[in-house]
Amino acid sequence: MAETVRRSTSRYGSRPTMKDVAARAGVGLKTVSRVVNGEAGVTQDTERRVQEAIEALGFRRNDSARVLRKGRTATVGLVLEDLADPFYGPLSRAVEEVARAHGALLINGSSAEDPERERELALALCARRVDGLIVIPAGSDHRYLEPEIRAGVATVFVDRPAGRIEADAVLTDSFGGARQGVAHLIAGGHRRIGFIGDLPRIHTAVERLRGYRAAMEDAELPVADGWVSLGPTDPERVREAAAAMLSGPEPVTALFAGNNRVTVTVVRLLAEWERPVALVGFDDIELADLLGITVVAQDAAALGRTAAERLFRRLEGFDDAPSRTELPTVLHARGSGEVPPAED
Amino acid sequence: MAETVRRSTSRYGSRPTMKDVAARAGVGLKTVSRVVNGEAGVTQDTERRVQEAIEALGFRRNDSARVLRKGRTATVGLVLEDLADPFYGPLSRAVEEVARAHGALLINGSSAEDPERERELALALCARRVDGLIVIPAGSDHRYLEPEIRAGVATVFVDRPAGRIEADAVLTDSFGGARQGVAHLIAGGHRRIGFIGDLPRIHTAVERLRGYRAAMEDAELPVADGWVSLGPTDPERVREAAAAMLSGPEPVTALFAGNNRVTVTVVRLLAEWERPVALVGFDDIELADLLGITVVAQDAAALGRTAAERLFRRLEGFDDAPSRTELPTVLHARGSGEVPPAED
DNA sequence: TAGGCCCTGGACAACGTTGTCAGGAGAAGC
DNA sequence: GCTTCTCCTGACAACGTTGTCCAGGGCCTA
Repeated sequence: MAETVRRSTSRYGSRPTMKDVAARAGVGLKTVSRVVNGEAGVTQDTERRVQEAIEALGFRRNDSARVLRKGRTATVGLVLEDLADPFYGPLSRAVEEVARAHGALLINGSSAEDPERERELALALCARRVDGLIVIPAGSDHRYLEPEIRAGVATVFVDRPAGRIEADAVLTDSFGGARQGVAHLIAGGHRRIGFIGDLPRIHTAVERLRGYRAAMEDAELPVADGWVSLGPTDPERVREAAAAMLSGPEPVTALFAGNNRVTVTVVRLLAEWERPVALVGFDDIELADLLGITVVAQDAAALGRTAAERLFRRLEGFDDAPSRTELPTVLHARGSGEVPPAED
Repeated sequence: MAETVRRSTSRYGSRPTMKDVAARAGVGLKTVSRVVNGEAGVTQDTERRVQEAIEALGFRRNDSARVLRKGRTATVGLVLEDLADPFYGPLSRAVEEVARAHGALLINGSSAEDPERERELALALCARRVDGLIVIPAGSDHRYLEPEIRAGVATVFVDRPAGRIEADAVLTDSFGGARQGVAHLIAGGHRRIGFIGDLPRIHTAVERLRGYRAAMEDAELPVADGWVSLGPTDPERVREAAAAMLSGPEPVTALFAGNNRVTVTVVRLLAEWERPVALVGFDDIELADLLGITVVAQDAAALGRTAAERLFRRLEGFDDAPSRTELPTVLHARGSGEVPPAED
């Protein structure tokens, strides 16, 4: 009475293999493999029998075994900061589309701006043998990736360059963009301009600050100590920083916001502020046109697309020296950046 | 002279294995495995020697082989519509966090609202032997997943229920939310209200329309044919639909927008419209508070979190009948929904 | 001192697939 | 009719890891 449950007939948690399909179709294992992979050299009749067995058993090829054998996973990894940030969604999507065009899947993970977590994630992806890796760095030392790169994992850094290793990087021209945005405010008559940016360990924050200083210097304007603030971009800190700049002994008449999160917080603050204050933000924001927010826009999707294309060129064997690409920014004047300086 | 290049010393594209590490450390293969996995039964001295060999060779465990042997991948898949849509970023991130807490990685893919692509993606993830699958359906027939589910792939549907199969679903109360939003407009004195929603094959679109009709019926208000529009949510179509409702023979005095994309387009249109029109949208939008847009908000992160938690409970062996969870919505009155009806 | 136990380490098979190679059947050419 | 060639098919090993099982040595106990 007791029925022996063979692996291939167990109802749950086990799957038919090519061997099972072969047995059912009455053919050899390799023939099934050929059918599954569309290889030539199988008669129509045999192929039909195999297909029927596949259907009947609900067979699906085990890609882990395939990867083990072939060495390539057709998968790329993307380590970014936070997928919930509207800047990264389009970037990730653009990478995915390029990957898809090359028949690859994308695994992405959020580092939450934590260097240790970035490292864990990147190495976990390497352990899964992704063919390539796109990283938006949280940390500033990427030597931990050296063995992986040597072992053949193509790696491209996006938005911020790699730290302490040579590698491809696709960046936005943060320096030029910030300089342009601040120059726009200066052209509007402002002479006291504040800068609120991200943590100083973040490359783009430093570059944008450099752009700000360059624009001020170009116009021979002094920069008071209190006009510059680099730090975490949580609303509380940004609010405080902005409020301080707006109410100090030398209150600024305009603000330059270093990224989209800062811009949003400043917009909220300025909505309650009695005195009109000009604002230019780095990064575009949805509905910014309706709110009349002037921004220096970068193209997140182009960033992702460019990086992914470079990655796949590497995977196709292109073996040049690591390069750095900088994408331009575009200034959208929508009102907030054209507010004239308030009279003292 | 000719030097034989052994696999393990080839400079590029090949990687050391446990065997190489074992040889270098002068121990057995299994001992390396023990060290790598932190298993007990290795003396401190041996462990140190192995660790040194691992460092020196830059060894990293090949997870494909591991998966092949163990059967579990510690990976879950998420099929969503479009990662660039601000609704899905937070959802995906929430799933990722739950996965991370369970030691799993997340692979996500965008279906671009194409049923065929949803199917391809979901099956590709199954071929990679994800432990579980979270799907935001684009199509309405998910029988193709039956063999996978039978084979043990835990599957949870989010935002929209599965079609033609029994499976867990975590949804937003679209019906209730829309009813509440439309009732809010009615309470404000509106009697002619338009509804603009997504494609009729999308479950949430239909549910929200049902909610709209229920609210109108509750108030014993008629619904004219021209007041309802279901279709693609590209700006052109939505603009046309809204303009038609606003200028027909019985022009509406208020609009209910079926999702965030529709809301944004309608807000843009109303900004240029001479007559004041009330608007309530389904889904919250960044900066909607500043623009004074009244919305029925759903919590995308909660949706993702709830679905992921259910998925992992299943993976831990919880084996109940498929369940359906509906999360509540919240009405945020911010101005646009409180515009009184224009006099005729 | 003998016997038994525990601790450490290694040999071996298995996971499911694909590449290599060889064999067999049938067709074509002499 | 026999050889040669082509086409189809299947046996087998290998990919890198982990689970099972066994051996050897050291230590404790009687």
